[in-house]
Amino acid sequence: MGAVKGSSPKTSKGTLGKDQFGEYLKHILRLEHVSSPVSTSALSESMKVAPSTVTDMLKRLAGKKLINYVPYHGITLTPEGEKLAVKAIRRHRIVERFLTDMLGFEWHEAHEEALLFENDISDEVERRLYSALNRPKVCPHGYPIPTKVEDVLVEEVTLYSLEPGEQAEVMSVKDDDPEMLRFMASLGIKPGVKVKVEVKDPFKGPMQTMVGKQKRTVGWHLANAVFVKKLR
Amino acid sequence: MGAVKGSSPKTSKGTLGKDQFGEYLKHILRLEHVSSPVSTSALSESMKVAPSTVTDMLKRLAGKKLINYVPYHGITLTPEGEKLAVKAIRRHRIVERFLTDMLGFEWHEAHEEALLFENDISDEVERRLYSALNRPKVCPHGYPIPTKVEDVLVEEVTLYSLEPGEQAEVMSVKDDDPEMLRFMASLGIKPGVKVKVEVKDPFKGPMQTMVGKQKRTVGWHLANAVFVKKLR
DNA sequence: CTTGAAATTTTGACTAACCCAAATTATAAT
DNA sequence: ATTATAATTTGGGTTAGTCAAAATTTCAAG
Repeated sequence: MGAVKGSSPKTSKGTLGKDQFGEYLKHILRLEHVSSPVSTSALSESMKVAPSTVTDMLKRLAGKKLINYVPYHGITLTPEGEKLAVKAIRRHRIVERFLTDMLGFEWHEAHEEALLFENDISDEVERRLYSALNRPKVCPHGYPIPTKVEDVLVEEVTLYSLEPGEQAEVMSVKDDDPEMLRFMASLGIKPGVKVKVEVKDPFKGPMQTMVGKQKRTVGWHLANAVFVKKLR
Repeated sequence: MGAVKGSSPKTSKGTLGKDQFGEYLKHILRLEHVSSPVSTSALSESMKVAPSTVTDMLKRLAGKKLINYVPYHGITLTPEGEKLAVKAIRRHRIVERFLTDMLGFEWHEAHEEALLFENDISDEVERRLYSALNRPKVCPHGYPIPTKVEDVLVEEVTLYSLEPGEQAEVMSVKDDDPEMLRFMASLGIKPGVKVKVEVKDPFKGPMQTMVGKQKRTVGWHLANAVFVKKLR
């Protein structure tokens, strides 16, 4: 019953597969933005897998020419790898947007729901999804939907960096903690909202702020998960 | 980095997993409709895998109590298995509908695109998809979107069974051959369309028919892939 | 009631993606 | 030069899927 099964296509040239490659690439791209080359331990922590697992994966990624891997000296993305990473991030954000805009999910659910099937849709579905959504510029958490590396990066001015009296617009928020997102939503913090710092306690203490027209107290952790653009 | 990885949730009680279980269950349900219990060879042919592969799978399916498996004597679905099979079919048809209605895919593409990610979406996404689609009754090929076994079955009166002079409405068409679907579309054959047989050649010869207002010649194979409801 | 073909299962492997702990080895900083 | 830390290797493990070939069972025909 031979048939057409045998050799699987897999992650062939410019395609995202069912594997974890996309996930790894996403993390590498983000980490590289912080410090390049990326260390095994950084990836291990970020991916929440053992260092030995990472080393394994690096060898496979290197085999596919997606990363430059110098044992003991960290890795960088190859142009190919970078392209795929951007593609994976783009897809994730489009799917998130689909989940919130077309299916009515809350933003704290979108991230994890997207992870479930984003790696299995075809490029064509992604394209059509994007069109059907009206070619949005950002994901529900305010991050850009990129076409190239430069688009991925975001101004990382945190709410916490503001001083009393300063005003700003929320641009994006950390998207990986559903509980925090839920809480942020309850405070009215989301992309597009205007904030103004009134009081800032020392020693990483909480801030008294205006979120829109509401008085809100915001702790250090949360204030560091909110990215803003200063106004005036 | 122990974390929460270890034991995977997998196909736990009433849930469809990433595995092939859903696919097998779908096929078993269909085959059981034809003749029950279902034989290994029938499944092997239908799934396009070797008989030994099927036997393996049957043991796993039986382990999960989804089928009643008597070695050498075929299988039947357990109530559980039947429920899951219906669920898998329902999901497939909802996703197909999503692809055609919301993303504009052609019906011949929908089937295969759906297969790519239908097993990875959560129940919640399925539910919301269904609502967003306005709770449709059938898939793009005219098959019902079921909630229970009885809904899955379809009247199997083929276009070929009609005699000259008889009129009918197309209810559904075989959904598993993209090329045939494409050709059907080119002839204007799709669910809802009215057909009338004018001439029927003997020896499995072609039929002269009216499809809507168009004169069409339809061969035996195609005429047997079109299911109709007689009119008047 | 035997026999043999057909159907089915078992056996023994294989691939591919993951993943980990423990032992070993390399690097870099003192 | 020493040593702590980081990284890799070694040696396992799992799950999911697949197959060909050998062995077994069934069933129907004689």
